[in-house]
Amino acid sequence: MTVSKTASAAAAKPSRPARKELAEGLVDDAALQLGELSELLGYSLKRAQLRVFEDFLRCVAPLQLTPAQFSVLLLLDRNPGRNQTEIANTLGILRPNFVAMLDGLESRDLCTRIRSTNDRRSHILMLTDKGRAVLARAKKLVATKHEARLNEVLGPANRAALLDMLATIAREF
Amino acid sequence: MTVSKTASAAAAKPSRPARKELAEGLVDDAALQLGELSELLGYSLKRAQLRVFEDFLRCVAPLQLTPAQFSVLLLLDRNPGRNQTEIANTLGILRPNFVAMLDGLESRDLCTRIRSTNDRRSHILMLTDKGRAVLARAKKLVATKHEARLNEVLGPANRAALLDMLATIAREF
DNA sequence: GATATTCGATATAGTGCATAACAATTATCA
DNA sequence: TGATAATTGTTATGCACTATATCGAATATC
Repeated sequence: MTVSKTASAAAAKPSRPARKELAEGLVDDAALQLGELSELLGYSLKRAQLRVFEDFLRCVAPLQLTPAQFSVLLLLDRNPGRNQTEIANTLGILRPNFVAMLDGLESRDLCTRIRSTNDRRSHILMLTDKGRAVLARAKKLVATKHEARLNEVLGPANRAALLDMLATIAREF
Repeated sequence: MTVSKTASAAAAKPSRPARKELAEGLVDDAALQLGELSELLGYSLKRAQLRVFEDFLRCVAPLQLTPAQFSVLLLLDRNPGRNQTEIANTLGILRPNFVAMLDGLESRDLCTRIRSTNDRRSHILMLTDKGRAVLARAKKLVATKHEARLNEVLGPANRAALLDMLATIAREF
């Protein structure tokens, strides 16, 4: 696997080529054989995931939200009154790593930590008005640009089937 | 998104529970609502990818190979005589980051760097005999354990369809 | 032959992920 | 009730992966 974002075979750059190939006969270059790699589910899974995240970032760039931040806002909206541990756990984020993330969102006034009166150890998380507004705009961008593009490429039926299989893997694997 | 490996809601640990819920009536806990999150392709994509990589590591653990290392060995086997830049590029690895990776593989005697006679700047990469042997064993483990498990969960037809859609995304998205 | 390009490599920074440990608070149990 | 254990948010820290700039050596281009 591996697969980073950048690093496409030829990183297009207008300059003098330092190659010869075209001069000699046998251009054994062209493109390498992926071989069994194209049958490795994990490989395609990672490449696809990187592309999708990349597109997500582009589509929602005006709001400066990462996929992770968007998922937090979504979850806070659907589950008000929860504390950090609960939100972090359902997203698969470790509590220590969730702290800095919340600091970022809170410093942008997208959400708030409120000391719980029941349990003064925990912080109840709430979206602010601005947080709700940003989330609404983000949802619209995601739906009309990001997911819409996936529908174009895959077709609605395939997209649904793909989502279902991915959920199956995440659930039963 | 987000989604790390660990951090399942309850990280099983035999100890005294510091909860009350079961005592009081309304257990409003249970499980949070994912909401639109379950319709976000990128979210399921990432969760599935993490699970698949996790399983890959388990299945191939006796050989101590990461998905990235496995992909390099596969590519070297199919494309002998290539240099570092070519291999790194087709895998989406940046050349600087590929150096340490090759150091690891070479120190384990799985592959070799050979100064090219045509172009003394570049290193031709070759699998060693041990590298070929390890790759063969890894392929077997991946096929009989890793991919076999995916076939069980998804079914062969779905697995093929999934692979096709992921490739489509990686290609046309 | 002078200049630009490529190759492998180093240094470095940013991000994500993971674990240990701590103070404050709460739950449990004797 | 008091002692002990557990939980919450937090900090510190380390590891892995990713990304960019830069370098010397070698090669290509003009």
